Amino acid sequence: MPTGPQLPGVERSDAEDRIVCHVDADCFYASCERLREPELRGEPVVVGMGYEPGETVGAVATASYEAREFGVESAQAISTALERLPRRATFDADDADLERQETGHYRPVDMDFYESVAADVREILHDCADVVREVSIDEAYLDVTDRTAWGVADGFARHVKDRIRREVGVTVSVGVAPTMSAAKIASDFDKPDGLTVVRPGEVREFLAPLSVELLHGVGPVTARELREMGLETAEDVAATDPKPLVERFGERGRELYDRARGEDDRRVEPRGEPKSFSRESAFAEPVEEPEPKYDRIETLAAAVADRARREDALYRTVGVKAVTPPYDVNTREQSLPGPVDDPELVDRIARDLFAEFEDVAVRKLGVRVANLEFASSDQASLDGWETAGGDSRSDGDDRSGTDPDRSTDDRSNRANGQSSLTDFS
DNA sequence: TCTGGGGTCCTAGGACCC
DNA sequence: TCTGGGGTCCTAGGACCC
Repeated sequence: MPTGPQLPGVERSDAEDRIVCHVDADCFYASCERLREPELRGEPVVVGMGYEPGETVGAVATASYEAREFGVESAQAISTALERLPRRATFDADDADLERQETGHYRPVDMDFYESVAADVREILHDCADVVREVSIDEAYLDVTDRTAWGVADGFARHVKDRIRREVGVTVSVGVAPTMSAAKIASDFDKPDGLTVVRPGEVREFLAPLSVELLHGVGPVTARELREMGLETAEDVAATDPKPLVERFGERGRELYDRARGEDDRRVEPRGEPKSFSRESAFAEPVEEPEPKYDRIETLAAAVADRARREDALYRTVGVKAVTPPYDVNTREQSLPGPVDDPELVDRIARDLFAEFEDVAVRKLGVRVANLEFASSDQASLDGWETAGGDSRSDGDDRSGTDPDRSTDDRSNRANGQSSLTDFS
């Protein structure tokens, strides 16, 4: 979009119209399964997490629209899904057609495959926009201000959709709007295979009739509280006095109010580095004995440390999570004086932090590292040094995981050396 | 809803520093 | 000896998202 003359050094104003595109794949995991098993097209498909073929444990990651007709929903226990939509018996020649229509196909999550499909979609998105923010494996924001204009925005969005369908074989829903939050809601408006354009000046009107939980950031808890305040729709929020909202919800309240009015200054920006890595896993039923719990902690700690190493991340904080019945989430964490890459230490600290739960019933465990530092990616010159530091850590570390407070250990020295080197260059 | 896994951001209190 | 105000870091929990 051409801009008028500008004072030197003055940025374009935040209020200036952007054209934001939100692309959201339709029941992505199920679509991926259909890519390699075309027989699943048009059939109810349920993709289960923590699910093994033939079993009843796990939860629904994605249900195809056909499966949703039977009341199968995301996050549902597989056992519940199976009650509403029984598993299709394989190769049973006597299956009557009527029965077949009331059964569905269950598949376990296969992230590696979905990742590969997502990579193909991503490539197209980056081809269609200058700035792309990937939100998750199946969702992204595009800033397409310099690629299209409002008059032809729906043609542009159609083009993006067509390319993804033709070249990858999955369908996406697209929302186009002047703000990220409105684009997000727009992509959801006409799912699946949707295309919704909300033009500048139409945003508030578009949002007005929507119920509050459709606003991004409003979950069950906030929705209930808003209802108690007499606010049912986006327009109710937009038209209310913001003061009580801010008093009750703090910064989020302000944001909610702004977004409901169609105001959202955020620019589409690529995602930065991750902030944490975690692994967690649930037991089939609550466990009281210490042994199996420590075994699980060990496995999770190793997996997290391995992930961090593969991603070239150092971490300064190690944490555990213990979910106790009925569903109480307890977290404990401990920060180190400096960033490390040390699987042994992760294990030791995780065990230590977990100790207070060793005798209570636990249904789920998690291990996490945070305060990440990515050193190698853009500082090639530090690589060798960095690696040497990491190795020496794993070897000669005689330091107890419970005593991280010594301020002059080599870990913090390393961190300091790192920052001074960075400053120097 | 009787509950899977991987994330992000915000809040609030306490410690500690200046 | 008592006291102010600002800032940062750490930890625990909660809400939310996909």
